[in-house]
Amino acid sequence: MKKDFFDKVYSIVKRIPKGKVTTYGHIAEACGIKSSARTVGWALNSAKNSNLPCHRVVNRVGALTGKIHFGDIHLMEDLLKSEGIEFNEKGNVILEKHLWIPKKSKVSKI
DNA sequence: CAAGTGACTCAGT
DNA sequence: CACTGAGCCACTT
Repeated sequence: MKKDFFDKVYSIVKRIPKGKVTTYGHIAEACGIKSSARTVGWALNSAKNSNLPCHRVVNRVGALTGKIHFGDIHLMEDLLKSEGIEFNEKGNVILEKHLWIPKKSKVSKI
């Protein structure tokens, strides 16, 4: 499967604890492609059909850029608020409080 | 094989 | 402070 990279993204996104968020850049870094956060976003684009909490993935400033493709624009923000995520006056997630950095745990080669 | 696209990020103007 | 251009990687056409 060439989707080995996908697997890593999925594993990481799935492990985001409730009430926490992470950024594309951190996921990318944990996947070993820190230079390409876009690829992470693209991966999620294909993963949006999965049960991944993609609403917990935001860009580096905490903006919910993914909501555009997430479907319901307000749903994403609502889900985060339901989990205890706080937003600043700009409508961005307060990464200072809720940023969760994924561990570079190696994906078990099944 | 080459060019185009993308839910990002950084640096320059 | 806002906008643009370039760089990055993987996938599609």
